[in-house]
Amino acid sequence: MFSIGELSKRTGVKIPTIRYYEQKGLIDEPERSAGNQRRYTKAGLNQLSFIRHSRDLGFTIDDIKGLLELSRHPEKPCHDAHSIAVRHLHDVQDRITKLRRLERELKRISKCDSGYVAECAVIEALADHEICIGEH
Amino acid sequence: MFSIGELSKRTGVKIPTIRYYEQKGLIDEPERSAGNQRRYTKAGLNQLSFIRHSRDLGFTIDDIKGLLELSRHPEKPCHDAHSIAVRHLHDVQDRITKLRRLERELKRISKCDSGYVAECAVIEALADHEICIGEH
DNA sequence: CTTGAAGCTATAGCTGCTAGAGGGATTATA
DNA sequence: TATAATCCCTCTAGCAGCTATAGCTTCAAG
Repeated sequence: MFSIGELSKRTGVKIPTIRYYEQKGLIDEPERSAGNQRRYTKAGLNQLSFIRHSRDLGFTIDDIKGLLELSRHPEKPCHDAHSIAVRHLHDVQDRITKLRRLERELKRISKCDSGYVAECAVIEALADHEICIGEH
Repeated sequence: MFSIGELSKRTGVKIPTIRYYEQKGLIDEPERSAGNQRRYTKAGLNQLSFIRHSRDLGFTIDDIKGLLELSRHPEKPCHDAHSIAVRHLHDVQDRITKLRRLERELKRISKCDSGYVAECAVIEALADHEICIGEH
């Protein structure tokens, strides 16, 4: 049995965040001590690790709810888990593409060798979308 | 003189968002019609275009406040604008790196050829951080 | 048995918007 | 000029995913 502080240390999830997950129905409500403090088991630890890991990978709370639900039913077909992961992969790839375009634009913009705002390429580029390389 | 709807159409910024920017002190309060409706000038349009473009490039509201402030003082040296842009560039590059790692991980994870949750690589990988390729 | 750390609930705040209610203003047409 | 359609107004609340604070209670070590 761990306290919430113990759980926090072991998973790297902050205490208020754990309580937030509980409130959102992401983790099961743990048992309580005589004095109403949360007491977690190994199962709770595993669940939270799963969540932590999934959040690190950028899955939303709702995605994770779905994944957790699935993991509770090992006998079910797994194409749902699959499609959540694939959808998320596409999402990530999309974000990468967009950020790359941005990177190019920012690199161009920040190559300003004027000393004053009046001729600064940064300000100019922001004021005038027309002079951008591609769209974003 | 444009109405807020006109301004919205011309800049692609939604009406409530324009009002939100005003409230946040990002744009100047425009004049009002006799019936208390906002009336914008060309200057307001330019300002909002600047903001729109900057937001598209991922600058925060605070960044933009700084940039706008600078653009109002063309006689000042521009290294501040510069450092805002460069900082943001680093930020973007950082995010790209992280997302690339994620992409690799998700690609690996979503190559699941089992049919059931019990042996599904997605679920398994999420439950057990140890089997990840790198850190994230 | 005391004391200090850790936990409790409830509420509010953060960013960057978006949506809705319940009204008033403007404008185009009849 | 009347009226209907469309626009705009303010105010409030909500979204994700937390984080912080206040004011209190409980736990564990000495």
